[in-house]
Amino acid sequence: MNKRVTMKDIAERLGVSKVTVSKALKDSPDISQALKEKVIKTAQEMGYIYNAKGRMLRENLTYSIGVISSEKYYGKDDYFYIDLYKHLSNSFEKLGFTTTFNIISRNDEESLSVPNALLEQKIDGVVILGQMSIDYIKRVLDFNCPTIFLDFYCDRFNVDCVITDNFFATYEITNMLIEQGHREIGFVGNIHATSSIQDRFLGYYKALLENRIELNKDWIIKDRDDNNNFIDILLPGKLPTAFVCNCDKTAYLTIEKLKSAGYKVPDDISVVGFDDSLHAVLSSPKITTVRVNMEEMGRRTAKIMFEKIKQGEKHYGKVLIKGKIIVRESAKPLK
Amino acid sequence: MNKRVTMKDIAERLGVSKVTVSKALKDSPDISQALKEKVIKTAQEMGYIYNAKGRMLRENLTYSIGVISSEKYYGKDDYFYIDLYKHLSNSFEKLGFTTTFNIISRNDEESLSVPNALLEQKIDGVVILGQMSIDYIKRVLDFNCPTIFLDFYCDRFNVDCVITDNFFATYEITNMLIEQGHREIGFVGNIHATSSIQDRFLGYYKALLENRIELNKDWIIKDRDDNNNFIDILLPGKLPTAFVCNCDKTAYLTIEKLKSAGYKVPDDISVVGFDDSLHAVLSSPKITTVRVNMEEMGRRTAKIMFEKIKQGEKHYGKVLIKGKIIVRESAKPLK
DNA sequence: CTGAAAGCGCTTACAG
DNA sequence: CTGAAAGCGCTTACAG
Repeated sequence: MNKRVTMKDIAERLGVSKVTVSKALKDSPDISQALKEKVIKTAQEMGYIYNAKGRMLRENLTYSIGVISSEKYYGKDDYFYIDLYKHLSNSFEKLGFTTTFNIISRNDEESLSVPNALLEQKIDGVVILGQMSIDYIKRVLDFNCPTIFLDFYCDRFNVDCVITDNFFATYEITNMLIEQGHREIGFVGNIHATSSIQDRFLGYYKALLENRIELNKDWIIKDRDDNNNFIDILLPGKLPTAFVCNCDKTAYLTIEKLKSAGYKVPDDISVVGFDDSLHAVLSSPKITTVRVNMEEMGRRTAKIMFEKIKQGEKHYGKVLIKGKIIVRESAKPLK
Repeated sequence: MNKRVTMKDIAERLGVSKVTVSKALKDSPDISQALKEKVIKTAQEMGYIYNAKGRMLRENLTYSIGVISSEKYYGKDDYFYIDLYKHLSNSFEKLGFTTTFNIISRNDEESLSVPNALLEQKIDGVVILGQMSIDYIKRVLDFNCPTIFLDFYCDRFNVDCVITDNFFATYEITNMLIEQGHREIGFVGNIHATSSIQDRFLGYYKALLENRIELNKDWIIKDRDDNNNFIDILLPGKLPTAFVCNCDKTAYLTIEKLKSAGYKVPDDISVVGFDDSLHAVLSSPKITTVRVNMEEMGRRTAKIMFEKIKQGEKHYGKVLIKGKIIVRESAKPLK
């Protein structure tokens, strides 16, 4: 590969200084229109390609962002974080940034082994996509590189995060059921398993409170043990008229359970889920659920990172992104 | 964020030159052991983090590789390329490289819009992961950046590629069936749809030829139209005793078709697939198939790229990676 | 074994 | 509107 053309080469060819070339190429008001056009034309003719390495050193910015994510989120039927990555990366591209993507193996997460990009200051910021071990997060934060948690939060660290508004979404979807005439509404999910299940439960509970509906403990049903392993769902003796499930997989399993007990969904009982995952559409009937607004999550994360890098470490705290209710067949008004 | 410590700071603290610091930190034989240890200790104390930006400019290398892949490979039940990316990225990390990952939207592929990393010489090489449009590939190659095609090839361009040995794998799996006593063996797949189906067909055909088994045209069955849209599989009047399918999804659909026609797999007829995808294990019976060696594909791609960058543009041509037969229940010896 | 000099390709602040 | 100077953090080639 022969040597690349630089601004200096263009400058020499045109008999101007490289400062002028630099300004012309970035469309600075300093330069006359005529000269700008000449510079751009010559650059094209000479096959010039801008070399960011000069700027990187000068500004001590690479305009690259590291996205770090645990291998455990990329199993056989997990596509959620790939979708989110896609949106995130697109948003950064629009702001002129490149994203490096590291899927951290179990081994590396265990041994606190961190990507080269972080070790060598090749990135201006880090997005941790999905919860990782506390120790690993600590290790990343030690590099003092602007960091955002995406799709999770962690009260132990005072780090900005962008997450779905779990609370508000179940509040809304429960309200929808109430407006449809339901007053006997259960919740399926172990509220001690994860913080996001807890938030989803609390949104459901708030909707009940606002409508002065008593919480019935028999209708709060576990879908998993405290270690997040799914367990058999036990239906209560007397059923409510609707179930709010903490996720689509649980909604799917609940529907299967109800069907095998001889109930019809949604004719006998309505069921709603959360996530709009594959389970929601594979289920029969298809599941009314909450779709996470990934595009907005990506956009906001990129925007906040951009501001942190450009304007110094402002603090944004928890940024909540609203989900959207997707109406399908698994829930219907109480007749 | 306060200013970062540089080699100069360490040098001043120790009263040596920054050349010495640089050499000590990269463990050069030029420096005495005692001094090395002192430098490393001081660097740690001062919170020094190596800054690759200096080296990037100096060497005109970023030690970053761009991975470019079309959005169409990241649909709801596609995880294949994520797995491959993971291995690829790991292999590059081991060589000291960072990988940027761009999933190109349909729009961007159409409008030939290319990632920032390529526009600004932020990467030393490009891996195109999975076939993209000819025009898009052309646009990428125009940047004159060392490029490797991963998991596809394209005779129009004289570009190195790393691919699964489709031909050899179906040759082997067909031979396995023949050794099990099968002599009436069909092939399911449209041999005009893609080049890899063609290669898989030819491997199957070679196994027949070697064993002097006549090719029966009635047993070459289409699974899709020429535009890659799946179509209903039409079973022939007289069935062979085994089917070699061009992929697991097709094997899955073939098995479903056979079952609904009243046949038992593998008792009445054996079926084998290719890819070891989700379909292979979701199917009942589970499918005997060929597993692509992703780890090796990633490793070889990284190694070849490394050599191209370090030793100049050697030519490697088509690098074939052997797959591995995974034996499951969908095929059995002819009694 | 140690270090002074030069330079990678840009941009910014300043002078004209 | 144009340009000379300085410098970002490293590394290499060379001198001692």
